[in-house]
Amino acid sequence: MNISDAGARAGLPPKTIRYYEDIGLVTPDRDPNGYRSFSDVDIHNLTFLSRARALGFTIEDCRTLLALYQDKSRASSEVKKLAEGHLDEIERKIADLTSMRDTLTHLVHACHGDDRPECPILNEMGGPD
Amino acid sequence: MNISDAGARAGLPPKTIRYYEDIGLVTPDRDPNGYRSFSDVDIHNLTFLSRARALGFTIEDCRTLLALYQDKSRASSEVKKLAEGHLDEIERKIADLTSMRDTLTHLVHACHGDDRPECPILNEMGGPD
DNA sequence: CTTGACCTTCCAGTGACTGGAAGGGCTATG
DNA sequence: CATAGCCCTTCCAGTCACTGGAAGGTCAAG
Repeated sequence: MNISDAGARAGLPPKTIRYYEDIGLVTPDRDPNGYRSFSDVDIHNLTFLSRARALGFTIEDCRTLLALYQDKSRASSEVKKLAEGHLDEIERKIADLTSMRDTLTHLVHACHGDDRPECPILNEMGGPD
Repeated sequence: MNISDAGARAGLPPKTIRYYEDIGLVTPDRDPNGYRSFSDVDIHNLTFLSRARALGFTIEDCRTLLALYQDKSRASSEVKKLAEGHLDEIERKIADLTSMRDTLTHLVHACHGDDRPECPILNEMGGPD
C-alpha cells in the first residue's frame, strides 16, 4: 500500500509518516520503483502511533509505548507508570491554562471595548508591580 | 542597568531579553563598553512583555499589545478583540487537554499496573478501529 | 596579576512536524 | 506515442520561543 492510502487508514498525513520513518518509528518496505510499501502491520503500528499522539504522548513516549506494545512479555505497570506521568503533565497544563483563562476572562469583562483608550487589560499588564 | 538586573526586575532571563531585542521588541541603549543599558522605560516594557507572555499571548500578539499600550489614543476595543481571540484559543486547548485527560484517566484506572502484560491502555491504542 | 563573574556575538538545537522545490513514476486519454 | 495530472521520491528550510554552549571581551575585588 502506498503512503497516501496508509495515511488515510492510520489518520496521518504522508509527510508525518515519512518523518516517522526518518526517526525510526516505522520501517516500511520499498517497491522496486522506490515507493514505500506499507504492510498491515505497518498500518497497525501507524494507527497505534496516531492514537497515542492524539492522547498527547510525546514522540519519545510513543516510541516506548510502541516497543511495549510489541513486547508480549511486558509488565503493564510500565505502561501505567508512563501514562500516569503523562497524565500529571496534562493536569499541570490544564491548571496553567485555567489560571490564564480566569485572569483573562476577568480582564476582558472589565474592558469596555469601545473607542476610548482606557483599558483594564493593558493596565494590568503594564501596571505597578 | 545591566541585562541581569533588568531581567531580575522584569522576571525574564538575560537570554530571553537578548532575543526580544533581536526581534525588535525592545531597543535598549548601549554603554561605551558595548553592554546593554536598560532604562526605566525598558524595564517597564520588559515587565509588560513578561506578563503578557505569562498570560499566554504569542510574541506577535505581545508586539501588537505593546504597540497599543504605547499608543495613548488606542481604542480599547482593539485590545479586547485580541484578548477575546486569545481566550478562545485557550478554551480550545483546555477542551483538548480535558478530553485527553478524561480518556487517559479512564484507561489508567482500568490498567492493573502489575507484572502481567495485559494492559487496557495498549489495547485501546492498538485495538480494532 | 589573577580570579571569577559578568558581558558580548554567533551558531546550533529543541519538538513535531510542514511547505516547497526539483525530479521521477504511473495511468488514462487523445 | 505524447501529454496531462496525479502520485511518489529526496532534501532543505521554516515554524515558535527560546535555550545551551563556545569563544572572547570587561570589570571589580583581593
